[in-house]
Amino acid sequence: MSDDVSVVFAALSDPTRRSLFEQLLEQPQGRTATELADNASVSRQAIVKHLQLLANADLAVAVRDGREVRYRASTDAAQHASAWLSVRASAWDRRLAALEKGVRGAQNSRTPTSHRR
Amino acid sequence: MSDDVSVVFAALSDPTRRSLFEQLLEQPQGRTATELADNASVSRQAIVKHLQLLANADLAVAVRDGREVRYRASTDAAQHASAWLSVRASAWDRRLAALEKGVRGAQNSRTPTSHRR
DNA sequence: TTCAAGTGCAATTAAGTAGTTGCATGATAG
DNA sequence: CTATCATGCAACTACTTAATTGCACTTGAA
Repeated sequence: MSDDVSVVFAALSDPTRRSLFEQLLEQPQGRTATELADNASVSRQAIVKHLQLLANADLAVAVRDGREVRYRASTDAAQHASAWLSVRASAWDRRLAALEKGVRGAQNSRTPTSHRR
Repeated sequence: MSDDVSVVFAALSDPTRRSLFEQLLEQPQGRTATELADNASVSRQAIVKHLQLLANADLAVAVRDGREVRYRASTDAAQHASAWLSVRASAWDRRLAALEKGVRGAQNSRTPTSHRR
């Protein structure tokens, strides 16, 4: 793992974590782990770990306020991951479109005349 | 896991799998597990499992051709996941913009006048 | 037909992860 | 000051996953 995109995708691959992220998105002032745990079916400690993972992926930010810690959503990482995906998807689509138009000469290394089978 | 988005994000959270996906994106005719394993540092079996995961997430499609199986990229799932992210990121941004414009009256339950600290 | 290439299956191992529980620490309202 | 509430830390369990290895099956070419 270790790189940017990995931790973001890993964070979002868990339904509990996605649910937490979505709750944070609806709450600009942020929420505490304890608050979130009240609406969840798992323990506060489980929630805390999830929130820390989200924070580690830059999908959330923890802000201490007195004796509580409020987690707020942060969307830069999400935008980044979204772009990672759409850039590649479009590149693929362009590549396919080019093939359809018959630009097969400059295609690749597998020589079309010597199919080995 | 089990739902759509989960498997896609989970598939993309692994660097090896992302690398395979990107290799498929560059190769419209697809690639076999054996070919891909030649450029990789792990065994063919490991590659096969990764490809099956990608296929399961609809990020790739396996097509049998004689005695080989070619995996081709498929971008619908990627587009879908990308949209999932950007929709939420924009919603968050709109929400913040609304707050900045001073629509705080209809904000939430925490009464601004009775901050408890 | 024979054999090598490509694939598929199964068992195993090592490491990572979600979740729990119990207790310690720190901050604030009375 | 003290009781209380929210958070933090640590140990432990159950489950999942990446990867390996060995072997069986299938297909095409000579």
